[in-house]
Amino acid sequence: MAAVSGGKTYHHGDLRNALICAAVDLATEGGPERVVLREAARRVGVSPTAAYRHFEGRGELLAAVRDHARRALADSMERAAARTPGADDPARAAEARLAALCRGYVAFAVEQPGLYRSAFGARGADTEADTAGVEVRAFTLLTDALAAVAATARPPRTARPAAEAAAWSAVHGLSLLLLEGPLRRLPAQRRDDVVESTLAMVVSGTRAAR
Amino acid sequence: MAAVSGGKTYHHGDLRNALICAAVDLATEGGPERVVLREAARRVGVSPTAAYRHFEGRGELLAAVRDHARRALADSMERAAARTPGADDPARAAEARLAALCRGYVAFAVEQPGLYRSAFGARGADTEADTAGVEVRAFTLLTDALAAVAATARPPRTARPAAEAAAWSAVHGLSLLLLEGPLRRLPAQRRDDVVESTLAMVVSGTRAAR
DNA sequence: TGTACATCAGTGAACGCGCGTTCACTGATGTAC
DNA sequence: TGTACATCAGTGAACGCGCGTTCACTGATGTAC
Repeated sequence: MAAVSGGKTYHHGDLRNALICAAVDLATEGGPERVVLREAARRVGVSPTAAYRHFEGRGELLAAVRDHARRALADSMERAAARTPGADDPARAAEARLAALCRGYVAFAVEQPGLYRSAFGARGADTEADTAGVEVRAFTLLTDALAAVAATARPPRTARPAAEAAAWSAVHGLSLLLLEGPLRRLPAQRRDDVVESTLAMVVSGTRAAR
Repeated sequence: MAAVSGGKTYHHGDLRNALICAAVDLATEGGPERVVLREAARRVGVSPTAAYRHFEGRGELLAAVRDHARRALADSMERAAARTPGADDPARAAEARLAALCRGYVAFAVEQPGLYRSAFGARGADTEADTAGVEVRAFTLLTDALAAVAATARPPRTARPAAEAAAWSAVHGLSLLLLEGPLRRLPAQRRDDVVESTLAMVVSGTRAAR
């Protein structure tokens, strides 16, 4: 992981960040269950006890990893959208952006499975700030894109209520089925079919009137 | 768990099944990670070693739980479909059945979260028979229902390729977001909106031509 | 029907493992005078 | 500029825990004669 590790001003310098980076590496390698406080300390070259100067315990370290993963997921979506060429027709452009965001979502899951799983499945480690926290960015991106598709439709409509949750469900489920579910062993060609088919469902499900 | 525990013909009688039942209980309580060989043996009242007469190890026990969970999932879907009243119009009937199957899927996930998670996330415990195994029933149900919707559409069409994977993705993702994702704390009313919205996306995404 | 024996399904103690966390501590850094 | 002291960030050993798995064993069941 390309860490933003500050200068070594104090004993270690920036142990908190160093531990988070190590933990993110662990999550990248094997998902949230591989995030182990002792191992993170080991990798940084520090005793396990030292971590307790910076975190209340394993849960807090895991939460930091989760936030990082959620940010990375949203970044992947935005990158995918930025790569997509615009269109003159605003309706087409809106649909293209929605599809691109979804592709970025699935791509992140497939390329960074461990990190992706760490973004959500952290059972029990949630704080109260969870619902309003970092996570929302991926969701906000989808919501806005869906609203844009609805607004540019002819005739323009408001988006179906909870349509963003439906879209999110589709990409989330697709990601997990590809990652660790029964679609895991799909050959690349079929995999692309499945991805495109799901995106088509999301877009046309949005386009269609209720 | 309502176990099919045979007569006590031998020492224990049917230790293998008893252990599976205990393991299924554990999974029901806390998901696959709570399936612990020692604890299953403890609940049956038997030494941990005894389990090795019937299973190669923890992995095999977990696989048995997974198969059970997959069967229960498909049962839930079929029950939901059976409860749904038929319709005269075959197109409507096909759509109603598809929606009912999806509802049964999500209902199982919400009512039996631990078991539901055990049906899929069993990383590493997969055998070669995985792709062709028990799991397929839930998938087959969806596939057939989707084909029926496509066939009864006017004009009749063939289903979009990989449409069944898209539909599966939607209900799977929805289930997980409701279960352990950011939609976990949704109030019941909003939750129903989300479910219905997702089902509408699945159905209309199927109905719409490519 | 009775007895010797093979087999099979259990037991109980122990193994090594790695975990999260706590304890009393020490050595480096910064600060007041 | 020098010294005493508070603070802060680290150490190292140890805790209890529960896990999966293996070992040599024992007692119950079924079978051959």
